[in-house]
Amino acid sequence: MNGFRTTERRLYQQVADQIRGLIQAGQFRLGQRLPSERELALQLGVSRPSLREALIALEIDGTVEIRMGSGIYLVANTERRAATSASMGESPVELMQARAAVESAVIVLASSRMTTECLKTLRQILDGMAAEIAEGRKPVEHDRQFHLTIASQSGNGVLARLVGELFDDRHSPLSTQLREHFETPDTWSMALFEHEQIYTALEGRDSLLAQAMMHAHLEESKRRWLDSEPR
Amino acid sequence: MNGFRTTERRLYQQVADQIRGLIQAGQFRLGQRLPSERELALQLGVSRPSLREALIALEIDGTVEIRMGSGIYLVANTERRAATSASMGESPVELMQARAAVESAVIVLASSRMTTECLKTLRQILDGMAAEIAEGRKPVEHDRQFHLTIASQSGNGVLARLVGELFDDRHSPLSTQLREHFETPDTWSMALFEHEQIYTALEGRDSLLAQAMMHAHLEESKRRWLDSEPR
DNA sequence: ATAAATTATTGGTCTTGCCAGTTTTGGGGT
DNA sequence: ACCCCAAAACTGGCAAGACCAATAATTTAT
Repeated sequence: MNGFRTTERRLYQQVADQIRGLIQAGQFRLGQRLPSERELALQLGVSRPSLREALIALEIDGTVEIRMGSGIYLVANTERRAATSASMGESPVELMQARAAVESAVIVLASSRMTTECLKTLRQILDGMAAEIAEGRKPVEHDRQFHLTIASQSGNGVLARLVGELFDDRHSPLSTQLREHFETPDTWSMALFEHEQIYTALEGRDSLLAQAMMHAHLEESKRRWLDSEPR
Repeated sequence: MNGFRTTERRLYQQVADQIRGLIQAGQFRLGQRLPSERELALQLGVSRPSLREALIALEIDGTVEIRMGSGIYLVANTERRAATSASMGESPVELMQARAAVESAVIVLASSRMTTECLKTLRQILDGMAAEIAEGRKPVEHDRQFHLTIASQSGNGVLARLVGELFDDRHSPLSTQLREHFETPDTWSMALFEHEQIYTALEGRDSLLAQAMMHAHLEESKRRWLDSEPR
């Protein structure tokens, strides 16, 4: 007997594949919690250490997120979007504060590297946003593109990723619930106006003004969010 | 025996980093066999299951090859680090830029909410850091705790999470490789000095000075990183 | 009804034990 | 001496149980 598989592959790999299979089969919903380690081990017929090794493999390749004391969660969307889901204890207020910090820094970098092409792209996004508002729809995607386009122009991949993740964190259960209240055509118009101010600052290559406008925009968003809260 | 560990990273990650360090330090030759699982576990002061989890992480990222009944072998390395670096698109420089942006904002918040207890904790961390440097060891964990403690004091969970994620930088295993170059007792001493400056600013509730010191610290770290790069 | 204390649940780690391959070793045989 | 082969001494693979720490759920007190 040579060294080839007598025992098939290692157990943790088989278990990891098995779990990937269950996920693929739609047994678990995205972002949802999986059974506990003990239960999963029992269900798959392996010991807890082996199940644990499989989970580490899944955690490394980004399939799963493990939160101590809480449980095992499917990471939202296998695409590039949303690597980490916002856990509770992170209020929308904190989120906007974080966005203000990151995006204020980002826009300074972006302002100095701004090109006419990029400005043209931003112009189109704002026009599309205005059109959607006029039709009474919610221009979430255009809003997202506006912020992401600026972030990309910063030339810093890490910061760009952060901006995207923080924006997408708005889709957490709590944020979604709150957004229903504040997302009126009126508030979107105000948001659009603030976007226009940012655009103007970028057009004039005024990095300080752009930074101030961006900060004010996210600050206002936070305020609108809070004021609409019924409590 | 062992029963303490608080808010640190998962053990298997620390152990994996430790082993990567030993490898990079030239303790083991390429293709050669490492000590057995039992011996390594004993040597690193962890249990065999934990050491095992670390080995799985190292096996997945291709650092090591495990042959059943035979031993643990270093894989023929080659320069695949550059490939992963290029594919990520997130250079260490960008990383430090992002950290500077986030942590500069964080420390302003933390400065205004700073308590004597938190200052005491920071003092202990810095003392522990100094002790480790004196012993010729690398105070990575204390470094991490210093930044994370400040981040927690900001009262913003989102920002605290970002600081932790950017420090750990799980998404780019290449950073750990590069870090080995710049982590000398000398550079650590400089880092400690800069930490002390930040601490002094926080002690005096000078948020602007603290912000400046934090930014300078991360800027210096980036510079040390770059200067040590052999390419 | 809200806040604080208690309990239950969950991941994190250690210990011990045994099994299954691999390598080394130490006797016979020639 | 040499070679061959079986047994013993490694090595990694896996399981079961126990305990701790962090979180979530529940109850109790205010």
